[in-house]
Amino acid sequence: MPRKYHLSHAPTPVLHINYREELNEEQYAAVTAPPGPLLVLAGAGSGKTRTLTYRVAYLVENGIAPERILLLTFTNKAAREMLSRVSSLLPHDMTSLWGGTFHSIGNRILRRHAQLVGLGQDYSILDAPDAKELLSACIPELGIDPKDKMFPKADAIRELFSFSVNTQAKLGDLLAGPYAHLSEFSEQLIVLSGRYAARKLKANAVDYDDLLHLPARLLTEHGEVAASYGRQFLYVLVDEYQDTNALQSSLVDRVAGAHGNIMVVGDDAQSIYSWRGANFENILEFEKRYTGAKIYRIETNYRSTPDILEVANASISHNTKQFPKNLRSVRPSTGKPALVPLSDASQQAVFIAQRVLELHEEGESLREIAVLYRAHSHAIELQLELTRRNIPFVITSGVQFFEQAHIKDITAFLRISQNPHDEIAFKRIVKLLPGIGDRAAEKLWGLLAGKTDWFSAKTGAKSQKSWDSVCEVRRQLADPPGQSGDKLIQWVMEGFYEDFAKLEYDNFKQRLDDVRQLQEFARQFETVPDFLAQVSLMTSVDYSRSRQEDSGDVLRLSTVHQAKGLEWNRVFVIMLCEGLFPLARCMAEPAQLEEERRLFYVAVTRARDELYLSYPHMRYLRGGSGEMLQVKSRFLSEIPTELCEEWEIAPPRPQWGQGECSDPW
DNA sequence: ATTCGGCCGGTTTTT
DNA sequence: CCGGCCGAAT
Repeated sequence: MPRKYHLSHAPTPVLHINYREELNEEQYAAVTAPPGPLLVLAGAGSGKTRTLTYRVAYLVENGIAPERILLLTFTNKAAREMLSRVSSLLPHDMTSLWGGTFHSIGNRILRRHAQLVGLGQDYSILDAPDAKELLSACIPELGIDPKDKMFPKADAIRELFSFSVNTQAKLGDLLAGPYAHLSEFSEQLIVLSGRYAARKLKANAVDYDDLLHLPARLLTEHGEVAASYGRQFLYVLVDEYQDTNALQSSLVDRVAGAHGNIMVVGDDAQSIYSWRGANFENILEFEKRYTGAKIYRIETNYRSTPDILEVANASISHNTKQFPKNLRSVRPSTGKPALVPLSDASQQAVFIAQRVLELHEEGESLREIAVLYRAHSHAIELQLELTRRNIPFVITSGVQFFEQAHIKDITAFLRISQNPHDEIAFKRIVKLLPGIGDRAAEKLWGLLAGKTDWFSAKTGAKSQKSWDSVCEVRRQLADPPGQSGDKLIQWVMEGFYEDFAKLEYDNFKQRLDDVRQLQEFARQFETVPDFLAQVSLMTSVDYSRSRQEDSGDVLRLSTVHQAKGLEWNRVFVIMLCEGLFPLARCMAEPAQLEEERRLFYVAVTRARDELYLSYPHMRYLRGGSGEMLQVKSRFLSEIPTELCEEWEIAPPRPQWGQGECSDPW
């Protein structure tokens, strides 16, 4: 008698995680919710990321294959963090899970179906300066003199086009409404947008907005594509839902709409990207778009002391347009946040530097301290002071690593090797040569567009020698396909760029170092297009993290925008003056002011243990031409005085400053 | 006609 | 500290 043995279709799940124990009631309910549309309203510091990661783990443990889960985030950092946290929770291999930013997932989808929208598979991705360059090149086509002072600047036009795509509003409507100041150019701008789109297509290139827009079009116009992704993704999860714009939310709807197994997580109080088209009413309307949506609220804050949360709550209560909310702390009170008035920005810098050193001596590590501000330019004095005192710090820089001239020069060579129609990359390369400017570049492109053999074109005597080297490099790059990015960069360096950089830059050694880092980075990628896509879609924050640069014990300086989703034991928020935070340009409408206040709320809720709110009474104007009295930010005035402790800063004793910084005030 | 160097002015936030 | 504009040089 043969032994009976039953095969089961789905193995009984072996649960590795004790969800009850590791989550609180609110989180547990959301994580283990039955399929269907779920809206998770998660306050700051309430374990939003934890909830999402455990939800993914829960799905996987219940037999959902990772490749059938789509997890959308706003930053690469968030994506990476969640994926690594899921991986550490479970023994499963998570590499097949579709997790990433909207833009990187959009790119992944678009690569597979590029030909359906008239693109080649090896299309280039234009970053913001590239897009601006291409747009500028379209303006003369309209018969407009580019020197015409009246016509809007390329940057302004880019912003308009981008806003139009992201909010899915017609250009004409925007020009009649929020962009009425450009209305006299309406007709020309509408023609221009068509030209710009055509030129991108011809260059086989897409800009950031296309990475969302074109996949959305694919999913709308090609039923079979929509159906295949609808089938593939059984579950869709979206982080930071309050920051999605109309285009992003419609993209999500098209993937998840059929089955409605979607979990979105967000906090309307932390919506800070409306200038990029984000519409936090997406959260409010979620219930309408997905009938039967279940709402879960996660409101217990594990991060901050109650004193810090009281300040946050008091501030955000001045906004009218919001879900009423009140963050509850579970931690004991440890004293009130500090309110620190200072005479000017330099004294503020001295104060921060000194206080940081004191905290460090008390045993706090520098990486647990952050200084946050509204705009990068607000931190100049502080950078000087920290440098002077040898306090190590990193800035989540305004200048992106990948946007530095030498990095873009190198990647331009790689781009043209992958995509011979990449007009922007070509022009960038030839304009490096002596005696070649816009005009000559245009002519050369006319001769060489799409070609890999450049020898047939001749340039002037001045550039003859370097042009020959460039042609030779170009030939070499085209030669054996499938070379690694690392190798290609080496050829560019040896054949041309190293010699060029020596003549061009006085700090060329440092730049060559950067290129070496870039090569190192390129080794992680299997294909050159993968590498190039990552270079375009990665911020310098992501990049430094990928190199474990921030493993050192360093102080972090950051804009509030870039600090979103992060937390530190001690947080300084500086330059809290009217006109700086809230920023003057952003106070025109009440809605904008409310967004500034949400930004302040984000800043305050980054702090776990200690919060310092500082402002200078006076600010020196650029060029040393005078000083300006500053008014304390309304965001400070709105906080009841008893919630903060005001510090009185005495000026330093005469002639001490430069010494060993242990001088008590 | 073009290129390029020097100077001035201005600077939100980011994929 | 970078980009745009203008004027000088080619």
